[in-house]
Amino acid sequence: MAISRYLEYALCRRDALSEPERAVLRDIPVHPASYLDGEVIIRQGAAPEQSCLLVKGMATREHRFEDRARITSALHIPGDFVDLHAFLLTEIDHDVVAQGDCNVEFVDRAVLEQISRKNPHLIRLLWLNTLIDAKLHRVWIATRARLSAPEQVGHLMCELHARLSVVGLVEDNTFAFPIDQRKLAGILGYSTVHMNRVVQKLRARYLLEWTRGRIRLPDPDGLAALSGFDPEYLELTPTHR
Amino acid sequence: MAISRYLEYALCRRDALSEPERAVLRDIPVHPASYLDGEVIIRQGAAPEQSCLLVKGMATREHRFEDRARITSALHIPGDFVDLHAFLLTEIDHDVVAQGDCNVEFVDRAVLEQISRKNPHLIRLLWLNTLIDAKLHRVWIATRARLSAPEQVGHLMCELHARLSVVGLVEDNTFAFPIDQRKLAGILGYSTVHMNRVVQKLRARYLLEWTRGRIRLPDPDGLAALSGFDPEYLELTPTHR
DNA sequence: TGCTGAGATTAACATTTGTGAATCAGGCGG
DNA sequence: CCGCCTGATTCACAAATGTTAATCTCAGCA
Repeated sequence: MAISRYLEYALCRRDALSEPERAVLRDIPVHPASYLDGEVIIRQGAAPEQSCLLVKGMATREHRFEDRARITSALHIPGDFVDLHAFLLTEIDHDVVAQGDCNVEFVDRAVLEQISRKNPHLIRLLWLNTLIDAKLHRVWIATRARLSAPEQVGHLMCELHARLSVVGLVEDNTFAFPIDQRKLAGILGYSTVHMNRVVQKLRARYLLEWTRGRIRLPDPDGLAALSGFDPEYLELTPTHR
Repeated sequence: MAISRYLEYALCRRDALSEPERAVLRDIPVHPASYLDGEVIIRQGAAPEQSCLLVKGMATREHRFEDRARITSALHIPGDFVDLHAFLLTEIDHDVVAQGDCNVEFVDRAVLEQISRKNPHLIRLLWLNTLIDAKLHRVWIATRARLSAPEQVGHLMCELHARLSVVGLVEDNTFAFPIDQRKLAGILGYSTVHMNRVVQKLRARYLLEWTRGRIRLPDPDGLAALSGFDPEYLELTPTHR
């Protein structure tokens, strides 16, 4: 049981908070934990008593349909609250799986509950987080339906570049990406072979460099143009709500 | 300005509400309006002062990316709150377009705001609605990524069958579907020609009948099996939150 | 130094899906 | 009843993507 340095940071990214409000967040106790690559952090069907804040590494939300492959519906990075929606839905409808080694911090639901009761503005903050999740979902739906494979890969890389920049995990347009070609193929719904074809095409156009778990975007604007990426939907600029 | 019969119904579908709470909902004043097929109900980029409850017809959420086709990320039926997420996000990131002739009822944000302040349980109700939206989004992402075209069509039809049943718009496994093959192709990201191939394949397997705006599922279970549909994700059973 | 295993790459072929254009079917107004 | 229009259907061909299996590369290790 410790006080999180990340919680305040994670929650106030998208909203302008008062200093007392920030103080409340800073004082929330958390339970740290860590997971190895591929471990299940939260299991589908569970009704967790805690909410999970991702601090290091990446994590996917993976749906299990019987007799079908696992399907990824979201990709989380440090600073993301992974399962806030379960706050009301109670039961979680997908696994949360560690991609690369992960550190997380669990926050007791009861604590969030109590705080949001005392501080009505903060419940909006939680709501807002889930709304932005949903916004990302909608863009994913749109890209899945309409973009070609190279465009989808480009779009995802642009999205990650933007999101990771905000939490300081991008340097020289380069970021760590603990997901290999096979897994990325799975996330976007392509075969491994096709994913490799796509990666090579992007490389040939000098839009993507990808070696041993690190990705560099030599020409972010070019890649954004190719894939129709517009960072607006990420809501990365904090405003008053 | 009138009192809605639908609002209470729309909101208390997924949560058990007390009679006083229901009374509050029943007394909310609404502004009715109607739209013709294809008309834009809410425009992308707008910051509406009202939230829109769909009462009759269907409506799509369509994203506009410059120089690309419109992309659909959600399909709404009577009883759905179409733009609750804009309650906090302020600016709406997609058009809401009438599919078939629609009746809607607008509710002033200020009223919702005021009610949720007085009645903390009801703000959860609004939040819950947006969370279920997000849940549907995730399933759409998963189906887009992993299902074949016939499976996707089947899955969508099963989903509509289930959602429309709850609001009493299905009879003899038949429901009105104000969207033609071309539009459905657009929604799922296929070409018109391919959509037609798929429809015929499903017809040949006696899993789908579709004539002049009406859809019948002769074998709902068979279609669900084909498409891996499991209604659980729709949260159609009201429980206490 | 050579072995080994995971991930990346290539090849050949099958299947799915897209494209453009023509044709068909049926409802509806004149 | 006719003409017309919209949506559905068909056709031929091209492009995207899947499948299976073999091969390659290279960092880590004995």
